[in-house]
Amino acid sequence: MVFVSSPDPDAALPIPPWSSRRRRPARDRTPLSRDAIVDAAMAILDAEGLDALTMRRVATALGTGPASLYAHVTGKDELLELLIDRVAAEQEVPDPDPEHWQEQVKDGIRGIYRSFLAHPGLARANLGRIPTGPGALHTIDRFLGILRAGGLPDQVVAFAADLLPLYATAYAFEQSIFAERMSQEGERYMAELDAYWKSLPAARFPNIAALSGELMAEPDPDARFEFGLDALVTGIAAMGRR
Amino acid sequence: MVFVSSPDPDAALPIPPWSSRRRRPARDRTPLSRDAIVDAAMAILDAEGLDALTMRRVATALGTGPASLYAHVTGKDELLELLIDRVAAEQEVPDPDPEHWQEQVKDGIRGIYRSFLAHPGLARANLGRIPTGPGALHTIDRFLGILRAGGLPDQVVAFAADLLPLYATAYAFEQSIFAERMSQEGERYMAELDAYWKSLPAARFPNIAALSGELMAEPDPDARFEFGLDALVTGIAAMGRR
DNA sequence: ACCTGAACACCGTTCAAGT
DNA sequence: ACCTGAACACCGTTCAAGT
Repeated sequence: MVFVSSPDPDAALPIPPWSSRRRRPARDRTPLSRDAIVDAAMAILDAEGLDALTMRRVATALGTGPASLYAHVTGKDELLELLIDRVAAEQEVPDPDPEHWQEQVKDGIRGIYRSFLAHPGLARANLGRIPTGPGALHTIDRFLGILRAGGLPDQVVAFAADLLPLYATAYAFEQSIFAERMSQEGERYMAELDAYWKSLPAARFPNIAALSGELMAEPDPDARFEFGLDALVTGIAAMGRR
Repeated sequence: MVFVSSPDPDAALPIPPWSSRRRRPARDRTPLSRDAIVDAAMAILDAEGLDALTMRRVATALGTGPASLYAHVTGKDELLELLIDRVAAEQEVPDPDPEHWQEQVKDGIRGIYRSFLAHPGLARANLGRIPTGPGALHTIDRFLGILRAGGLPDQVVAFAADLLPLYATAYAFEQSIFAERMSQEGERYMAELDAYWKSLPAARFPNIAALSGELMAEPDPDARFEFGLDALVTGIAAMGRR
């Protein structure tokens, strides 16, 4: 073992603090790229939610400043679009089976819902966005295939293809808000909300009072989701018959 | 008529610029209050949308600094809650008529939808919020009355009371995003979107290509809203029979 | 009690300059 | 072409201080 080695004359000297030479920040060797930016952003989103996902945080995670991101991405909006498209592309939609189109439709919407739960905050980012990315378009095309196999009129298919993902997105958004509050404030939040509902004057709000048990905060959020999904698909099927 | 009046010796002198006396900002005599703040905020929201609604803008509109608002409102979140509750309170819900509960339910949801269109941006602020204000609770109670008159099981009533306003909110939100883009970018935006859909390779996206006419951007947003509402109410009625 | 100026700790984005 | 430091024009909220 060598405890003392003679100094290598070619070894780079440390930069003295009075040097005016620009210090190259040691970005752990991965060069900046769209994919690297999306990776970093997804990691922040999953770990800390949409509010923590700022251009500055992403830049810091990649070892640079926020301005550097703009060489690869036009702005935050495009970054969110890329995140959404990546998740949309992961969606698996089976080949149409005309006999079981309703169950296939439900499975597809359940898949979207679960994706949003897995990436909290993405539902909020997705609301109000018209899908244009290749991943989303592919998934939509496959989903349209299932609806068409159900023998529904084209206009019903088109409306349903908007309506069902809107439901999954909106519901997942609500759910993620609720989950966030729960994780921050714990059981106390749900208890306080329940107590509030029960404390409402029954004379002034007779129907709320009568249904307080059923209205109570989240007995099972997935049961509620299934209720809405069931109602929607049943209703859409009826529209097709009309 | 008097063109020249002798100066009033008691009249306040203008404050000279070199004075160190604090200049009282001339807030046009309406004192700060919760209501005044909500009024100012609503005016900004209606005129310029949710993004323009900042604590600083509200303060400026009232002739003060942002810090002054915090004496009357705990923060921006509470201000949004107050805006939502005011609009919710304006909702008119009729006494239940068991024979026509489905049409009454639809009218109620149409009312929410129209309110959100009238106050663009409020739909976004409403998403993910659990109503607790007196105005919202009153409207919810009335709405529950209509659903109960339909003879639905209590659990279906409770689920439906969540699901239907969620639909109105999410749809209005989408619609307001679209309207905003249209007002900014005009016809060009819709034309570009249509052109994009039509330019997609039919071999790769066969179903989108086949339905391009029906999927086209907003032939009539209200028809689409009515389709979803119809499907939902039909589905909910079916759930009640199950 | 109500209001304020000033500050704190952030944002997204731009731009001239460096390599 | 890619990256950067520094700045611009904002945010919501806090807090000591004034009246």
